[in-house]
Amino acid sequence: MKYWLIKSEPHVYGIKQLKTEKRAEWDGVRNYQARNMMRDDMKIGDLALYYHSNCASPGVVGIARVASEPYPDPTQFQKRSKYYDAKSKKEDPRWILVDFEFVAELSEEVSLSSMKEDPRLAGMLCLRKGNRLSITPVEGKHFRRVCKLGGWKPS
DNA sequence: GCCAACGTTGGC
DNA sequence: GCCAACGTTGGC
Repeated sequence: MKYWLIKSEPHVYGIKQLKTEKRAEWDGVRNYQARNMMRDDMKIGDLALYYHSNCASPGVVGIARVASEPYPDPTQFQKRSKYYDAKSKKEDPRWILVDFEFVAELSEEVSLSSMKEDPRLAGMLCLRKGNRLSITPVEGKHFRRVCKLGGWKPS
């Protein structure tokens, strides 16, 4: 099983919304590296750290699980969507996504600043300066450490 | 294939 | 709002 970190802006789609809706199409990813990870590397059951970005207190706030095989992102064909891509063809979709389902909300948010300070999280891809990838792979030891800091135990 | 210009991300 | 870092585009 692999581990991931997925970023979302809380005012666009926050952990509360995933908790309410239980499951979400991870649409709007328009970066080839991130797409390739969803298309090629994610497996149903993989766990992900749910990270709030671009907000007052960025950090990991929950846990989500890969819940589907990869399939074309429907928003790329929707003219009114801000994710519409006129160059993508139905017979050869450019953008691929997976579904995520809600697993848990951390009892304690693990802030970006606290992650940077933790020597046990040194080397995490998402902590690298200038990293803008909305999806990154996470090592098992780092995943378990963040869960522990967040007060969550896998059942 | 190079690279300047431009757009986006995301912390601060 | 600023700006560093990075990705994409398009002229050549």
